[in-house]
Amino acid sequence: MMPLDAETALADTPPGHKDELRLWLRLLTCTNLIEAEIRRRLRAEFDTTLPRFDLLAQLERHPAGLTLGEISRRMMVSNGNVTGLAARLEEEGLVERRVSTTDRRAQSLRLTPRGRREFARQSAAHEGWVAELLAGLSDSEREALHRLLGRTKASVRAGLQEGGT
Amino acid sequence: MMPLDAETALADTPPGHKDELRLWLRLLTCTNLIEAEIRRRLRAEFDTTLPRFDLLAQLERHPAGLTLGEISRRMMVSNGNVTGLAARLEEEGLVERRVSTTDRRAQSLRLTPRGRREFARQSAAHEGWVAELLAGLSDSEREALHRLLGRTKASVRAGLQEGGT
DNA sequence: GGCGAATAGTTGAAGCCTAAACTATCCCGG
DNA sequence: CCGGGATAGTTTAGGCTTCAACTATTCGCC
Repeated sequence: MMPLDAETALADTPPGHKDELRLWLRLLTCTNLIEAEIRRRLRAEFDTTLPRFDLLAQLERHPAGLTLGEISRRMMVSNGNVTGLAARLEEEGLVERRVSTTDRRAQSLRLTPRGRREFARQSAAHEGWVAELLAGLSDSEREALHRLLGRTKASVRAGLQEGGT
Repeated sequence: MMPLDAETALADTPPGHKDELRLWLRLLTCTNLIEAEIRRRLRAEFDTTLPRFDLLAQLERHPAGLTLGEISRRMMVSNGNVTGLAARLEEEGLVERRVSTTDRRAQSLRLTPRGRREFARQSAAHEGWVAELLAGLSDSEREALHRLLGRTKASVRAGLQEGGT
């Protein structure tokens, strides 16, 4: 049974900023569709989760190690979130902690050799999945989409500035 | 002892799938940026959450009521998830349950008058927020993006068919 | 030196989410 | 009519996530 999605259900909403809403719902649907599939496969094939994978990816890009705070900023999640994630990954033997010698509050995380091997496997598969899911787009479509999403990101950031600060 | 650096690791990955990955990451970033802001505002201005809002939106579109199962399909979340969400919304007095007269397993959910009023307020604000965040795009950009995301959705669904069924 | 502000990280409470096991009910074919 | 398979919903265990309150440490400054 094919599930409905938010966008399909929008068929009959009242007038207004309708186009923007429709665009947002479609954006959300696309992302959720892909993300759900990636989570499913990470779970099925590697018995892991997207947040764990993302954390490992950060460490892979910074072999010298990252502090928990740096990780939380890069992943755009809260500090407390990283605490728990790191604890689970450490218990699995994929990352190791090291208290900073110059700042006893800080500790940096690094991949263990096993973590590095494990992430390499996951990462290769992940890249293939994404390519497979986006295979229906032509090169020029992908390029155009990439550009428009860049414009969207800029628009959103501008919108955030306005209200906040 | 010399660890791989990020560049080396990138160079090792199979060719051609880089663009797809980049596109996916940008799509994810855009969605997360918007979604986080909407969650923040729903919380700050209405003391509610996105899942609650989404569930109310489903009921608003179907005044005759929806069963929990229909809601879970439309929201693309699990059954158990809706059970909890519905319980919280019922406790807040925004929705009411009614056991089906023809099928004693099923119960349908409807907005209460208060739920309808409350959702109307939230919905109007929500639509404005989305329009505001996407205001930096021109009409033609929005249209092009909408079209490309439609193509993307089709590509992803095709990719899902392949593996599963 | 020492005090107050800032920073790094942890913890706890609460909500969201899933998969899997479970209960209750319905439906259908023999 | 009745037994098995499908369906509606709940429950449970576990993970993710945030916010707010907390501890420990460092830094700036007098």
